[in-house]
Amino acid sequence: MSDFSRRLLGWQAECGRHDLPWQVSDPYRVWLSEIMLQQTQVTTVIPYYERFLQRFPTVADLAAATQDDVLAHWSGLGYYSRARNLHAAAQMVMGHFGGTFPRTPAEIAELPGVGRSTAAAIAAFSFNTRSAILDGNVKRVLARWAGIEGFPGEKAIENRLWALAESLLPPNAADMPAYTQAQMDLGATVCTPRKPACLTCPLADDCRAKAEGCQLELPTPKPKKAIPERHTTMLLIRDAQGRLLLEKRPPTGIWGGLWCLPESTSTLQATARCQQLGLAVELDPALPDFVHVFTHFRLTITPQPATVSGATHAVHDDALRWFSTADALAAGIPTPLRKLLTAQT
DNA sequence: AATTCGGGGAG
DNA sequence: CTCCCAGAATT
Repeated sequence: MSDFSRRLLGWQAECGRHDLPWQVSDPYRVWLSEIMLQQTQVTTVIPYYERFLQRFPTVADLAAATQDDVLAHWSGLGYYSRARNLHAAAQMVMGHFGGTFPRTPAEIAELPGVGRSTAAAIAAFSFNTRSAILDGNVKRVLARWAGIEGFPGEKAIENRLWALAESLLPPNAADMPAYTQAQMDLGATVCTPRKPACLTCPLADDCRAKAEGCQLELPTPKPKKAIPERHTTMLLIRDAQGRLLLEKRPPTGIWGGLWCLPESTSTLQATARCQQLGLAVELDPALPDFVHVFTHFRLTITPQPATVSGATHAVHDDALRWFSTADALAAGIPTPLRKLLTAQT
């Protein structure tokens, strides 16, 4: 039997992070942090976490809010399905779970947006439950320590990692919060992807990767492939008062539920697109293209300003609305639009 | 099993 | 530039 967990706990007490704002036992706060931290680094999350919690102090407050309000406080953080699921899950806690946050990993995982690892983390931090997490940090630490080759996205590899993670849990449930934090902290500060600090690692003595000098080869990286290029024209349509026309995107897909500029396939189609919206416009010179990079494609955006010269019918419904610049910046909008509006001032 | 979801930190 | 982050849901 290895003293894996004991070494990790000792290291955590000495060198781990102890001042993160979500290091509390309130399951609502733990849950919120775990969702925000999915695929997102700590330094990015902190200001969003503080603002979100100030606006929605309890799960009841979140459940009672509108989706627009929730998305406005998520604006800029990305992966907006997290916010939509978080909102729906809050209403599920208030309804299905009667206002009491579920305690078991299985019940917690019933919440939309919460998978196996996130449910385990919430249970470990909030209720001292002996359930293993398997996030990017743990995958890297375990793949190196045990010398497990193969891309962790592959099911056989992931199953091995889960089994290993379960087998290494500390015997004492009271240690679960510190132990879970320890794995995350070790992966984030010592067993890093590019520059692992093996000299200070509490697991270095029996780390297979270190013994074989293959730390940088593990975990096996995801096979990469070229990402496609896309293009869109975004219409900056302003009325006589200088307000901007925004369109709410469909509930799923990219930027789902966010307020966005109306788009056309090209500047040549801009006038026709405005007509579809019920507007006669005068086009102004297009602004310079800029590129926005996603994980799975690159989007070149042509900003096309236009001024309303007449309307064929009332342009205003649940999904189409005029915003002052200040109101737009306070709404749930994607980052490229925020950059456009900030640059123009 | 592969794809779809953002945006940014850090080397 | 590249890699990847306290992943989950969908196809």
